[in-house]
Amino acid sequence: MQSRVIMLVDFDYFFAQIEEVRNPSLKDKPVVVCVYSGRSIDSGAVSTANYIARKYGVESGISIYLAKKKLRDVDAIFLPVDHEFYEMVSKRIMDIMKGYADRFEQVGIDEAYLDVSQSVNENFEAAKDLALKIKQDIRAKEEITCSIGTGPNKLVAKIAADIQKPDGLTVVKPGEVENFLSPLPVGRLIGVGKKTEARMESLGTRTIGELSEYDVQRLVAIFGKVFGTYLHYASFGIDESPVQERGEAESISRISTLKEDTWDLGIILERANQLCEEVHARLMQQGFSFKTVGIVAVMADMSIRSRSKTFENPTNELALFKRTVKELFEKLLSESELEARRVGVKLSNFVKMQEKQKQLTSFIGTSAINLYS
DNA sequence: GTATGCTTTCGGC
DNA sequence: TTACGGCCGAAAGCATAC
Repeated sequence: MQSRVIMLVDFDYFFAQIEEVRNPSLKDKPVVVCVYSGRSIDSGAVSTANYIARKYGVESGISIYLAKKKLRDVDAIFLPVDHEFYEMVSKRIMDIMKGYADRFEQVGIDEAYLDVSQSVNENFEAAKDLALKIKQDIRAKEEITCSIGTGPNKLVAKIAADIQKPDGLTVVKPGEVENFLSPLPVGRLIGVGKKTEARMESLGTRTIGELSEYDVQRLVAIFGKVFGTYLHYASFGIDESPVQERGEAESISRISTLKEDTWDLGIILERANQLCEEVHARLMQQGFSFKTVGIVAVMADMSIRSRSKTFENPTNELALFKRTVKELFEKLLSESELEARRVGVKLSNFVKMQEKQKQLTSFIGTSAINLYS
């Protein structure tokens, strides 16, 4: 095998596009898909907007209030998120793509990596044709457009997919990788966030090209052996990480907005306990045990606090989950003078439950003492 | 010092 | 001039072990 051929397929403005498909009369209007918090009329945030709405400055994360203001003189459509429906459509499109891939890796609800090396016999011209065919197939079956990046590995494919969108296709052949990457800012590399980018800027390496000229030994001295060598190879577009089906989620969480800001532990725990039950139910569906319990609180000033606790041994006990959440909120609130606006709970650090353990748990019930904890 | 793993915060969608 | 979700994984920061 000479070269791998990897694609990253990204569905365009996914939630809003699905709403356009469901109701085609929306297609020529600004469409804004919103998460309403229920606290007051129009409190909440924008999840996704179509490209017409984006022209007015409406983007993910801004408040619904602000989005309405930006679109006040326009015939715009505001819709609540319908996550279950989007999951269904996503799953169908994922299944279409799996048919074209030697290996497949879903990333979130609207992205996937496809290793198509064998399908195209390592030929990048054939890869371009295949990408067009995949786009066409998804469009024919689901009326959804997507943007595809194609390259010799995941790193290049991911960056390429961002070059042209919506409905884009960017193919980067192995021989073109260095010219493709070198003018781009280092922040485009996975693993390079704001802080790392700033540190690199001070070293005079703003672009990936400049990074590739930087001495490896120095990179290792500054960023450590593992990260330093990773950066060196990434700057040359070298990435051997395989496309592989992901296991189940690494964490399961739920967060929700309170009716009003409060520092009353009783009110907070009442909501948190409901969230615990929902998260725990999902955990049971997946057949996992957890080792880590986390909480998060968004305070009145929108600052975010979180706390977590990791156990020695995995457990799946709801009562322990709730008890730990209580403990963590007590700690968090005692360390903060602000009222809470939103509260959330999270489980992570999963271990697959053994059949035996599953049966034991269902037999004894939720009040059981977990033998492993 | 470096590696590793855990906790907290950040950021994309 | 305020406004402001929910979920996930990545990044950053810190503690500990060697």
